[in-house]
Amino acid sequence: MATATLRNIKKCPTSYVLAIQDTLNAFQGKWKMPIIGALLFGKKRFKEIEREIPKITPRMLSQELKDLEINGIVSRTVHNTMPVTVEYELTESGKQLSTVLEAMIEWGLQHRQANMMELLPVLQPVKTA
Amino acid sequence: MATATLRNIKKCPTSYVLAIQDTLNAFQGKWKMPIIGALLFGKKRFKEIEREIPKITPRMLSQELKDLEINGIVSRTVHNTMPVTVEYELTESGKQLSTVLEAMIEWGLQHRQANMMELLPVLQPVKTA
DNA sequence: TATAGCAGTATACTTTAGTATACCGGTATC
DNA sequence: GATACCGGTATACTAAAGTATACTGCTATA
Repeated sequence: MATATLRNIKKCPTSYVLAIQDTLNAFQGKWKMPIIGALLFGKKRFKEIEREIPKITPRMLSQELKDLEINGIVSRTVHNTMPVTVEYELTESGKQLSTVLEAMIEWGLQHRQANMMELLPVLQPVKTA
Repeated sequence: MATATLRNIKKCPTSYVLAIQDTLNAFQGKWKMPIIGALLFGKKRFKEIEREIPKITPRMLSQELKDLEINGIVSRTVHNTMPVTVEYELTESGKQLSTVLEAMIEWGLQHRQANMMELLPVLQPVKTA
């Protein structure tokens, strides 16, 4: 497993830039994250995802699922039941996105904490006396 | 340090969702990543960043730097030299984004590898003869 | 026979993001 | 005196992303 380290390098190699772009691409847009989130805990059908994500239109759900499928993040399986049911599931790559999400959560929590610290003196001005 | 783990939970708490949104927000848009990238290896002046990022307009650079500053990722320092020089630098939070970038690089590289594997039989059909 | 659920698609529209081009006041150099 | 660099801003535009609304063919149920 290649371990990327940015601290000790002078310039970011092209392969890293492309890798970052690919990752950003996976999350790009308003609905990709909610969709991936919905699928993180198991496979789901179209209407199930639609119900789970408030305000998403079938158009956007369809479009984004196609995009995720093309990019190898989600797989689509049609079961010939009556009526047909279609199941969407994260691929292995898709499941691995959770490691990126965890890094994001970690950063986000720390960042909120750090910004809170800076805002505190403003929100609660220290009264001396 | 709180370690977020998505594998062993049933539902993503709101604080995690917000944390992820914050992180995505840091990278949002066409130019944030190049700007952060330019600042990862040291503080830079406005024109230096502009020169380093091909095709960016001063309008976008100005706008995105403001956005990054408001979100506590970049700090802006005016030196009263003649003419004034303005230095932009990543905050501690901003520097910590490199851990997220590293997770992204790791995933992106692996994902490319995985997709390549799937495409190989198509690109180089196995000739049994 | 009417209605509802499944998994979407079609068309037209609004909103947001990004671009192009020109310009500002200040200083230093040619 | 003209030009160029600094750190931007103003105005008008185009392109991309997302929304609203209606509709499709199919089947099962009331």
